[in-house]
Amino acid sequence: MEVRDAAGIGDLEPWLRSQHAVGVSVLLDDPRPRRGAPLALAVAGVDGRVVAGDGAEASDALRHLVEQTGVPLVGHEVKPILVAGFAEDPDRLPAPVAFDTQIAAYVLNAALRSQTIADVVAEQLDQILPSAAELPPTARAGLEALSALAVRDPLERRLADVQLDRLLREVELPLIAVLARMEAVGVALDRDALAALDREFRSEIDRLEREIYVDVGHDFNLGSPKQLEQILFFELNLPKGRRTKTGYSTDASVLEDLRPAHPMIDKLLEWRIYTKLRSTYVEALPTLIAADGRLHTTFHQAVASTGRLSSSDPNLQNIPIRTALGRRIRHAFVAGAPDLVLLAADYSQVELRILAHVSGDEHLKDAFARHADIHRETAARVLHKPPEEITADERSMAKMVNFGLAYGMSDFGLASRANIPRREAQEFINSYFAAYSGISYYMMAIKEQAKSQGFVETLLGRKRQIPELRAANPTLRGAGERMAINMPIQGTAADIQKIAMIRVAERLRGSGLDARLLLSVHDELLFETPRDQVEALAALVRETMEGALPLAVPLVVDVKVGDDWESMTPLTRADAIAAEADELPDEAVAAAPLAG
DNA sequence: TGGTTCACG
DNA sequence: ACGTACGTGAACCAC
Repeated sequence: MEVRDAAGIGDLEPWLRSQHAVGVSVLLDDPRPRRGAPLALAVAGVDGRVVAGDGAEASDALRHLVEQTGVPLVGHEVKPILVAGFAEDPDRLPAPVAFDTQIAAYVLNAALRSQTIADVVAEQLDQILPSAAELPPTARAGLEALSALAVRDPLERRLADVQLDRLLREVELPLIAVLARMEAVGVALDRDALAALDREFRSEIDRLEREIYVDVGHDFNLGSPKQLEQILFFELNLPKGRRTKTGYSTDASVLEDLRPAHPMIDKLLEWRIYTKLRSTYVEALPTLIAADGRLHTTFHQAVASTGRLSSSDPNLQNIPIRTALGRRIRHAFVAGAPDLVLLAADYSQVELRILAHVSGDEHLKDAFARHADIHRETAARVLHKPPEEITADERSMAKMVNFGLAYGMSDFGLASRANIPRREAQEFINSYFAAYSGISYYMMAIKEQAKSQGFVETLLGRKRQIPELRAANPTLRGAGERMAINMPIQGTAADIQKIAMIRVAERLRGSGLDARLLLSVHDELLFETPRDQVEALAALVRETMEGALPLAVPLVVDVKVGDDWESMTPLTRADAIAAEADELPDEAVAAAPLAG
């Protein structure tokens, strides 16, 4: 291996141009986008030559040369190299990605969480890689670049054997550059708004703490589950609820039942909400703002066993929205300049539509074809009543069942969430399956299929092995059955979202629009766009997302626009109606006049 | 490090 | 009889 400084990079150009692909690996002192400086970057040729740049200057020079020659990249986690390029210029064409061994290994077995290059080499080549900790950065990068090149062929053969090569080539690989660009672009955050929230939350927390200590009679650590358990169940002698491995549970559903029993419970619940929001968001997010004034998440493409993306450092897929207090945090996510706005496009009921498609259930398909209020429609069909006679409670129950379906819901689960007797929950579920026999049949069939072949798959063929289905332990086996029900639905939704992201990014490039894709939150895409281009962007995004994968039911996308991520207003009348049905509390929807 | 809790879809 | 709705990530406490 050759180690070079910045001055020794330039004369590598003829060699790079002679390679039809190169293995690449970068080692960063901080893995977060726009944070880390490279310690080393290595390039391995198909001719066996390996060159490593030593330090930030040489690594950047080598990366620039690779980008300039346009040689296709092979690596184990290529995204950080693309992020570095997009950080310099988000509008540049990225280096082409020929293969990513981390993502290939994930597609082959999504049940294992993120495999290292050493794991893949051991599996594919039956060789042990030297321990990375003992090697200098240049050697480590060189070894990884070469290893990635070496495991490509065996991985490609296995992918083709199980017909996963197209999923990798047409979805996962093109997605890498889309995600890299999103990470490099980031999202703007209003620091002052968060600072004000911090002051307000802190004073509420202080007040609640003082009041709770008075109610209890002495101080203790409210955040300690152990001390809290002692106070609640042994000092105040409140009724004990569910058990955990370590003691009695004090989670919100338990505390909810204890509210009438002691005045401190209400305050404790409120204290929990404030401290959660303060420590996870209000305090943490400002410290993660980069030099460009924006937040840059990292998307993980090889973690979730269903095919979904995840997000970390910070996680921007769990920014609060469900409560008014939480939404004040979302309010701090803003468009980055006065002439820009945010545009959010989300798939309406995508998982239930996928269930309608894969099960072929005629009644569910018909309801979606008619663009009916799906929860009301469900209640009406299950209870044998006209839709306009459905009460708020009945619609709410149907809504919970519709959500629970994709999770392999039990009567117990429904009963605890709907706060009804288990027997009633069981009756509703029975009536549901009688009314939607196609769904009932599908649930049995998918479990059988999963058991016989050991895995389940999405519409694009993405697979998840489920060894739990063969467990002797009935609890574990039950968990396996629920995974078997959920993965094809959640995973197909992920497939659709990924196709949409790739096509939207592609069409934006050729559109003359200046919009940027910022975030993907499972069934939602968030963009930043010049105000005067909103209409054109909305049309492009809606059409692309709705057409991502034709199903037996229409895919419907709701579009909203606003100056921040909280104050979003529906773009059209149809978006407004859909937003109302999807988001308002059930009572409001049941009370509202029918939309047509 | 593992357990608990809770933020999101 | 048994434990019980899928998938994530982060903060905090206890060991």
